[in-house]
Amino acid sequence: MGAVTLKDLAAKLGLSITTVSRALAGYSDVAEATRQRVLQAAEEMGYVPDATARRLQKGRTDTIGFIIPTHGPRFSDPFFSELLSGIGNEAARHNFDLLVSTRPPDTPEEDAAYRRMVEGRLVDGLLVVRTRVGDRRIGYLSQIGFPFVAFGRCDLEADFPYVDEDGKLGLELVTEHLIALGHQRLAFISAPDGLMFCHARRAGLHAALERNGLALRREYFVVGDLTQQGGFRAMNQLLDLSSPPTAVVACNDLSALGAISAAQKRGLVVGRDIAITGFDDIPLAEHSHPSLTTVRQPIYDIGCQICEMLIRLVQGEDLAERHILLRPELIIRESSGVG
Amino acid sequence: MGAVTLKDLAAKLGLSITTVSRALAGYSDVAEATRQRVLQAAEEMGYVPDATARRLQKGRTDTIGFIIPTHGPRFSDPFFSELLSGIGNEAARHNFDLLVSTRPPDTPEEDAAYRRMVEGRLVDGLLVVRTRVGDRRIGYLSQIGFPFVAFGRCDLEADFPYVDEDGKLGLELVTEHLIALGHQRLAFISAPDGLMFCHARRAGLHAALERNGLALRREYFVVGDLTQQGGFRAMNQLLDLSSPPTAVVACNDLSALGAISAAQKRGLVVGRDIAITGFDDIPLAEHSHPSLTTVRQPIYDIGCQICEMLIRLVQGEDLAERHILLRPELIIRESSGVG
DNA sequence: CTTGACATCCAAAACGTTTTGGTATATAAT
DNA sequence: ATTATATACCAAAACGTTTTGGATGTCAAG
Repeated sequence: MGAVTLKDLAAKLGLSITTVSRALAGYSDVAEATRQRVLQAAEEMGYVPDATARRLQKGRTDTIGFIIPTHGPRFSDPFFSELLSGIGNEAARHNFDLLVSTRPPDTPEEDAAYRRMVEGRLVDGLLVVRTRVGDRRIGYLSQIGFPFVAFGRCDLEADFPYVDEDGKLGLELVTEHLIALGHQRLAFISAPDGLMFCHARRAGLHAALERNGLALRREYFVVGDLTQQGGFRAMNQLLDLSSPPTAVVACNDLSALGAISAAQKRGLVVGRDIAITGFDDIPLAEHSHPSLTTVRQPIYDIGCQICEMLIRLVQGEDLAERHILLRPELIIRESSGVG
Repeated sequence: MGAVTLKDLAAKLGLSITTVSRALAGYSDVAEATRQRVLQAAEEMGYVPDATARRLQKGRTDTIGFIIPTHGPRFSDPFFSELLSGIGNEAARHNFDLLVSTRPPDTPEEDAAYRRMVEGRLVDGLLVVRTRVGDRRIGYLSQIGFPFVAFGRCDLEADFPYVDEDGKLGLELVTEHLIALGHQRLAFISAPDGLMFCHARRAGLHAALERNGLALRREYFVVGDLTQQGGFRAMNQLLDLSSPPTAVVACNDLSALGAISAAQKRGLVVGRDIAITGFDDIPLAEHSHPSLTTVRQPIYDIGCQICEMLIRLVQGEDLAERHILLRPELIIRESSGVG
């Protein structure tokens, strides 16, 4: 069951391995007639080059790595599915392979996974997503000069290529929208500390509140975990307050959906009794009840984009733009109160 | 910036490449003192073996492939996230790498992706999920004798290792539950034709109906696409009927959630005015409003299991059980009418 | 003093490519 | 008849491992 090699082909054709190899690669120093013979024999014998041998010789793997930060087994953030889909398609388009791992963020296992891919020379470059404050991954990669592209900025001094959405602006839009609807008591469901995107979004909320002479009350700031369940719990906490908020800004859609469920369980009509907003515009947002007011982030396209940037990078081309900041779009639906 | 190789180490230590290699591998024919010297030098110089070179020599990649069937860009079925998480963790536990692609099912691109991984010798084995009627992937792999493990059975004559849930039983449980609650007019939101799991579930529905002297009305069978949106549309179709069903059985949770939204948009109270059930028990199911009656499928564990089976297979060990059928569990929540 | 037995090391082959630096032959220019 | 110029081919090296089949030296037993 051994596969057909160049040696087999060469033996069959009475040619040298060199000539066969060069014929297949289309070099001009092999006669057209010979080339046709080689091509035909390769076809007949079902020759396909061995990727490993080729990689060893070329010193490149044509593979990029993607380590997905997952908390616990029940990870099901649509965010990553969609991102993965974009990355995967773009990689395929360039004939690159995609090596994927899943590791809990900020753990020794995650560090090990990065080192393994880098030091074992398994990949030509890495994709880093959901950047964190003092991100160790970025520190490591930029220190050793390994090619990578990030989705999200970082507070480290390192200069690296990234794509990010303007989360601050996004939350300013949401906040202004709610204030315009007459809300004064806004609450915020945050993510665990240390996520860069959440910092930006929080900053947007504060900026907009301040601009309107408002402030975020201490008890209106509660921390979720980016999941439905976390949003559910956070919302219950808010509704248990003696003076609950009239609008709740969640830092992602999943949290918002959980918050909606919690409100509904208590008999509140979301969009009338209370306003709730999300961020991301995952597919569920449109078809939930009520539909979710949120901020659109073209996750699939971002996946394509960071992947393409990385591929250009590892191929030695230079990037048109090393830093891309996407302008988010406010999507007004029922949950914020219009419906 | 070239990495440290065995040659570098050997030169530094005044030893042969062979000895260095064998020292690191722990062979007994190298003196303990020498071994320590080698180990220390390797540590100091930061030697890490080149995975590609090792693969070429060993004729094994220690990599398994997973090609995710995705329809269109906005793929976000939590099902795959969770499965991927299980597979990824299990692979890591065995020091295997995971090569991932995303391709639309039953297309030339998908075929090409499988062939690429197999013929290019990129992976030692493949994982096949969401099996289909006359599944070309299974036909191909079993014909050429390439190692693979499937999540789901298949109608082909081929004998291959798989894990599957007993979807027929699952839907019998759901159906009996609804009938016990007094429902007579049950509808079914199906998946696109050709998915094995959907056939099984449908068979379960029919079996249970028949057992109770009921039949599925023609107009109560509608086809979704497994997404929220598909469920939403399907439900609207059902509610537009002159005599709509009193209970709707969706073939997965996402469809069920979409159906719930559609019912709610029309002012119906799900669980009182109409019963709706799902299948999978994705994390969202528990925290939706109303919470979703569904059938639990331990997706994460299945991911681990098929991955482990495949790794055993490619390592030449034989499997304790080649065919595993999991017993599903009915999870009764609010959406079926108890709440 | 030979004969094993053992401990320790290593040169070379192998894995399957691509690339380097040729050679041999034929044809055209001097 | 020599020199240049293409044209068509190829042997060998290289990529970095692991494995095969010794080689060398030491020491104890005969």
